[in-house]
Amino acid sequence: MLRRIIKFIHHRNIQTFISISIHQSAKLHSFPPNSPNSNIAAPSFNLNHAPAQQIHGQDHDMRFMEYDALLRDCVSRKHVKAGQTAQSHMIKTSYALRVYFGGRLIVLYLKCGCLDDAQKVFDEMPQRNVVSWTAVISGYTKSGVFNEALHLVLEMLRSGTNPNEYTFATVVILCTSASQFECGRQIHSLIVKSPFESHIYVGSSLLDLYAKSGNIHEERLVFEGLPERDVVSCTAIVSGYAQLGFDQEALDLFCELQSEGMSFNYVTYACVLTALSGLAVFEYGRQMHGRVLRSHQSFYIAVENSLIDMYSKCGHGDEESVVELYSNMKEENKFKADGTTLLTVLSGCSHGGMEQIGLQFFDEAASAGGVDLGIEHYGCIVDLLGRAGQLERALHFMKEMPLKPNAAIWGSLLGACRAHRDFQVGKVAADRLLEIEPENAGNYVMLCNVYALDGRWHEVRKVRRLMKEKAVVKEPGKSWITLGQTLHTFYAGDRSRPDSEEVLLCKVGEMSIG
DNA sequence: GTAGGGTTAG
Repeated sequence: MLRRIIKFIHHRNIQTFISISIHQSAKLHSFPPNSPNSNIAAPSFNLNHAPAQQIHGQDHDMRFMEYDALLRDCVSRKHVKAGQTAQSHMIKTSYALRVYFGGRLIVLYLKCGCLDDAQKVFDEMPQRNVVSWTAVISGYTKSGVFNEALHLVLEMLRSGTNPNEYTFATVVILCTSASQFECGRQIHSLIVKSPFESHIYVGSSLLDLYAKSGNIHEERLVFEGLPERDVVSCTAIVSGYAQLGFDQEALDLFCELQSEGMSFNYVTYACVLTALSGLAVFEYGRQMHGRVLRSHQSFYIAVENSLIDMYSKCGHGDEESVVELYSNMKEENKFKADGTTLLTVLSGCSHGGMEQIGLQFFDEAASAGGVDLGIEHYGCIVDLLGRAGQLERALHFMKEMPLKPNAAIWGSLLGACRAHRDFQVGKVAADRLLEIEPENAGNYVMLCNVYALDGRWHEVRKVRRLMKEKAVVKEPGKSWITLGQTLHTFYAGDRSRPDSEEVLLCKVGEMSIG
């Protein structure tokens, strides 16, 4: 029977085999349908019953190898039904299920998105080891089920299981993904006490943790402490600098590492191009483009996207290069697979003053189909129209768009209204923003800014009262000084209005709430 | 059997 399964798998007749097996299994057992990717549930791992027939010696080893090969295939092909059938087969033939296969099954179910099935196997495993713990935590992390994953980490530590280098790398990634940076720092202190501090995978995950939490100093310390460097860790630190806006530092470090003989790949180039985009120096950008071409890494979508981004932001937007790169990607059918490209080109056109071409690209994409237009794409168009000062048109676009504008989009419109001093549209945007996010203190500040556009200081006071009534608490960092500074800047450019008492009122402290 | 870095947007 088992050899038949393997034979079928290798002949790519999984579907046939599965339908026969499921049909046969269904006659024997009644499996309730609760698995997302299949119409049968994962069989139970309950081994309480005595095996009908014990398998010993060579036969047992053979079966181990066959099951192992089978499950390996199932995992690589993400074939959940074949895995479930193999599991049933093990149970029916009383094969002693072991931690090893439990781990394999968990990986299979998690890869196929069957979280419940994976959890069931994990819960019913007679024994767990560091691999099964790590597999489940990793799967939950990849599926975005962060709270459960974090609980499992605690449970694992309480159970006395010692994490290995795989576990630490996984848990650090979990903390980063879940934005649990303090938790990540605590895990780092555990890592320092473990034998895995100098492990390159653990190190790279720590670099990313500190990059995403905005702590470039700590990230550099980890990087300097690494006993060896490779392309991933070097990319992580360059990326960290670029993500946090230290564009010159990112470029300098990239050059330094390259002069030391480090060779890079497409991920590094995507990052360093982002840094160049921030620097907005056309000549640097062109040089790097040449380097990317010589590295033969230029055909990766992420690199092409970064190139588009760079050309749209270097100088005043190199329309010719942007159009050429984007058109090439369209011809190669690359952009259909990746909505990021459209987003990149739209945002590039918005920042680079290429409104017409941006709108044209959007219309083309909307009529041709192929790219799923998400809220971000619509947001880019609102941003683009806003920057161009076409605020009424932006508002009209938002009313017509098929998706409901979110707070970010209203905020973007409001920002544009401030820049272009449009009180009418700005008031609409600020009101909508307060409806959507009444708890966000920043929105009240924005509303005040809108009233300030029209010199309506009385209204500014009313908003302050409203905040008191609703007991909205401003976030640290988003203090009233923002408003005070905004108003000062506003008046600095408009000598016809003297600084008023209200501007002074906006100083820090005087407007703070209860 | 379990592990690392990436492109856009507000």
